[in-house]
Amino acid sequence: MTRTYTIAELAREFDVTPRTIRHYEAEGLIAPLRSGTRRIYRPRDRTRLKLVLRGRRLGFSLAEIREIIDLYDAPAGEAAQLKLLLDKIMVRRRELEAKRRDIDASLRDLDAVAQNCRRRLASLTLDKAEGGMR
Amino acid sequence: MTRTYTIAELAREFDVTPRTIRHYEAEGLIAPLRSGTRRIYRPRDRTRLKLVLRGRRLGFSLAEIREIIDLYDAPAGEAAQLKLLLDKIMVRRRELEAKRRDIDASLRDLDAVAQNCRRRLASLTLDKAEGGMR
DNA sequence: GCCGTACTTTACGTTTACGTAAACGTAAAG
DNA sequence: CTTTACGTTTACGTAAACGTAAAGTACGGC
Repeated sequence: MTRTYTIAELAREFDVTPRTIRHYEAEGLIAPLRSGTRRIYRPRDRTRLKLVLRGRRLGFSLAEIREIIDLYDAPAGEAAQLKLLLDKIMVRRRELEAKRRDIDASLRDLDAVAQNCRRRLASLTLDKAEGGMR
Repeated sequence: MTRTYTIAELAREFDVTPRTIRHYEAEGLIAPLRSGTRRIYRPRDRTRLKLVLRGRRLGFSLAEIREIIDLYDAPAGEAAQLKLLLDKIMVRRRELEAKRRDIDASLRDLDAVAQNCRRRLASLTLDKAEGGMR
């Protein structure tokens, strides 16, 4: 008797519309159970949704996201299959590392601008103090 | 006499089409000089293009990217303006840090799957060795 | 037995980020 | 002087990721 969720519950929790969740299902990203026509989401489905949203925040397309999270529960398979799977995982790893480098570069740039900003600010407030001393 | 670039040169260098670069100009992200009707890109324009493409890789919309890179060469301004600018910078910083957390979480997940994968692989090749010893 | 609420499918609309084609200008090369 | 190569504007087309509206189903409460 594991917990289940309605579509509205998940929508509220992750701040998306039910339409969005249905869309992900139509794209093959989630596959909830049905009770009649109603969708029943298990913890597993909720986890997948969370992964989809995380991928979206990182700028991946839904097609890419599907390929990525399908790596998570790929079939066991034999040695050759496992090696292929490992290869795919490593490709994705490198992608993520590249994104992290982009982020770190952006952070450095922003910090430089911020520093410049604080310098100007300091010299401004200094001028003011000097002005008051006359 | 600083170097300049044609649209095709930049397109080749960054592996995008001229159309894409013109689109960014139409969206107010780049503003090259003109020689008659021809666009002339300065190092500054090239840098902006690079920033745009980096933002795109990180999943920002062109509208967001414009707001971000506009922080880079915001007007000097007085103290109040500078503080506002610093605020905006910090907001973007936090966004980037959130993305980095998402990336790190994704990397951890992928590594876990990879480990699982290597475990299975090891036990498989082990079985094979045992089989050969009978 | 009807009401309200939540869910369903179907289908067309919208935004973003370009692609693509048409029609034209310009300048160096043969 | 006409190709050829590159550039321009204008405008419609398109794929992705949903939004939105319509019309119907299902179920607990009064």
